[in-house]
Order: sequence, then C-alpha cells, then structure tokens
Amino acid sequence: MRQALLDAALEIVRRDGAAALTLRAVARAARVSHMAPYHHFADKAALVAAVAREGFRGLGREMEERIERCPDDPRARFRESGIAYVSFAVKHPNLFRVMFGPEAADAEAHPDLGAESREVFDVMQRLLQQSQAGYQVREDDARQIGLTAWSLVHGLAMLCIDGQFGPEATSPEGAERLAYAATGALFRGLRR
Amino acid sequence: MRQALLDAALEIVRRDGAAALTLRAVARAARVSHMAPYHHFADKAALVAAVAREGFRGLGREMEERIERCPDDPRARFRESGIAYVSFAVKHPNLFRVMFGPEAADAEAHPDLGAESREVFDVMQRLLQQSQAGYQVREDDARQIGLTAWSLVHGLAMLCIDGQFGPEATSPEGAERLAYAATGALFRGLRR
DNA sequence: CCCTCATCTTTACGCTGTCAAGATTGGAGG
DNA sequence: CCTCCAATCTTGACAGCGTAAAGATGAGGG
Repeated sequence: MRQALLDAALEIVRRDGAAALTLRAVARAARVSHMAPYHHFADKAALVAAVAREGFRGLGREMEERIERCPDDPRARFRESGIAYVSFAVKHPNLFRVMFGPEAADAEAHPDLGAESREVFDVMQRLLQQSQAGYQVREDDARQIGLTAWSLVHGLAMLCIDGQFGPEATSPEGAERLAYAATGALFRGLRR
Repeated sequence: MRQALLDAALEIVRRDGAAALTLRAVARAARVSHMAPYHHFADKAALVAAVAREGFRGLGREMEERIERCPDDPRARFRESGIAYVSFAVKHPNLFRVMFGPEAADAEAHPDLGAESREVFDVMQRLLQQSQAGYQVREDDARQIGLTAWSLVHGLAMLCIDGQFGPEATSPEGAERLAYAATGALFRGLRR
C-alpha cells in the first residue's frame, strides 16, 4: 500500500509536475480515501521526502551505470558521473525539481533523505579521490574540489531544466554536450 | 498602491519565506481586501514574477557595485561578479528561491522577467569578453564559457542556501570563501 | 447632473492539508 | 469460539488558498 502510494506519487510528478503532487491526488490515483496516506506518511512533507528519496536512488543508479562504461580511466569516470547528473535532471526534470524543491529542502526534518543525497555526493567524491590517486587531478583540498564539481553540474542541471539556456539545452543530447564542455573546462583547471 | 503591494510581498518573502508568499497575506499586509491585488496583477504568478524581477534587479545592482571595486583587472571583475552572485543568494536566500522557483520558472508567461535575468547573465558575459580581450581567458566559444561560469556560481548558490554544504556555507563569509575557491579552479582551466 | 470607468469590497466555489471521530478487519489471548 | 485490540481505512469538518462574479464607491468629463 505504501509502495502503491509512492508509485502513484512518482507517476503524478512525472506526468503533471511537482505542483500537481498533492496528497489528495495521490489518494485518488491509488483509489483510497483522502486520509489513507496519513497511515503511511506523517504528513505531505514526508511523502515528498519519500519521492525525493526515490529520485536520489535513481540518480545514484544512473551515475553508477554510466561510470561502469569506462572502468579504466578514473578521470573519465569522474567526468561521466557529472554528465550523468545533468543527464538525469534533463530526463526527469519534474522529479529533479522535487528532489531540490522547498518541501524536501530542510534536511533536518528528514534525515534519511539527507543521507541519500550525501551518498550521491560521496560517489563523486570517491571518484575524485581515485583521480587524485591516479595523479590526474591536483591534490588541493579534496572536499573543496568536490564541492566545486558538484556545484558546476548542479547549476548546469538547474539552468538547463529551467530553460535558461534555451530550448536546445532541454534535450538530453544538448544537455550532455553542455556538460561535456563544462566539465572539460573545469578539468583543465584541476589538472596538476 | 501597486508598489505598496510589491513592498509587502518582498517583506513577506524576506521574513517568512517563499511558501508564505500568498495573495491574501500580501493583501492583509497592505490592509486591503483579498481581491484588491487583482487590479494590479493578473494573478498570483504575475505577483511572484514581479517579486522575482525585483530580485534580479537587486542582484544586478550588487554585481555592478562589487565589480566597481576593481576597475583595472578584467579577470578579477569577472570573478567578482560570480562571487557577488553567490553572496547575494546567501544574503537573500528566500528571494533567491523565488527568483528561480516554480512559479516564476516558465519565462514564456512573463517575458519581461526573462529579459531581466538575461541582463544579469549579460553582465557576466560582457566581463568575460573583456577578459578575453585582455588576453587572460581562452578564446573558445564565449557563450560556452559564460554558461559554464554561470552554472558554477548558480549551483554553488543553490547548494549553499539549501544547506547541502553544511551550516558554515550559509554565512556570507563562508559562501564567499567557497565561491573564491571555486572560481579559482575554473579560472585555472580557462586561462590561455 | 449624470454617465463612465477604474478601483476596491463582498460573497461564493472548489481545491488543499489536516484534525477528529467512526467503521472495518484480522490476528492474539482467554 | 468468543473477545478484545490495534492497525487500517472512511467520513465529515475546518481554515486557508486562488479566483470568478457581482455589487459598491468615488472622481472626471460630457
């Protein structure tokens, strides 16, 4: 039942956007009364957090899947993880907006959600350290470089799905091309 | 009257956050009936767009103000514009969220808002081209580099105010330190 | 003087999240 | 087998939201 509600919520977000994610709409889609969700989620924020959690798991999966394609080059793996980040956002813009939207924002209220997002960041951080171990990235403060890389792909993802770069950036191909170029510029700066 | 409503809206956003920005709350704060705002704004989205527009103007102002401090070094001016971007977000997090929030997102519905945000981007773009003219930045596709720089500072701003970098990144000093380091890494890559 | 138009108010509707109270149900203990 | 209980679901209600419709008010020009 909880899973059915979550599936309905994900479908609503995918089809109609974050604004349509409503407790009552989820209940309708699951063919239960408008109060039934309260027996599985404390309130609306908890439902939204659960949806966001699914999003972070999917993002992590797509990143892992993509970096498996180049097992030998640590630097390429690091770069591909960033491109996967942008690609995921453009392929699932509504879900991505929920993941970083105002209702799931305060990580205090939903600590497990914060853990899930930190795990995604840790994937990038681990790849970065392997790149450093492979003498391909400067040995400056690793955390600082990780935050910079995360900021770059996160901002690129956000501005792409907000249409700030024009319509060509909303296609997966266009977004990946931008991500490829952007990460390339950063890499030239990170190279030792 | 329109200005009074706008001021009330800005105050509500600043004090209570984007979620509290409500047509009725604005009307209450301005001591008019809950329908009065409709004579000055087509609907709630129009009010939100007007608030966002004020935000972009303030952002542009802070950027211009900050780059005036270093009139001689084009590259430093470019960098300072990015730091001002992050600084503005951390100093006005609620307003920043409205500027890129879902209600002001579709630039189609409010073309003047899109113009205002494009103007901010153009400031950075112009500084970039001056840096190129001063032989301090590679001559790759200027638009591409501009988008990369915008993405970096935008992502940094977003993740700072979302608390994803921890509490130390929510202070103006901490955020500026991060922005300084991040733009530095990118600059090493952009240098010819 | 009266008409007109812009501005503001009142009332009403459907939607939302959530509280409170009842109904159903399935399994554990006597 | 009966009873009780806890979990689950439903019904009904309330306040707050955005907004549509219609009435009030008041100033300016014929």
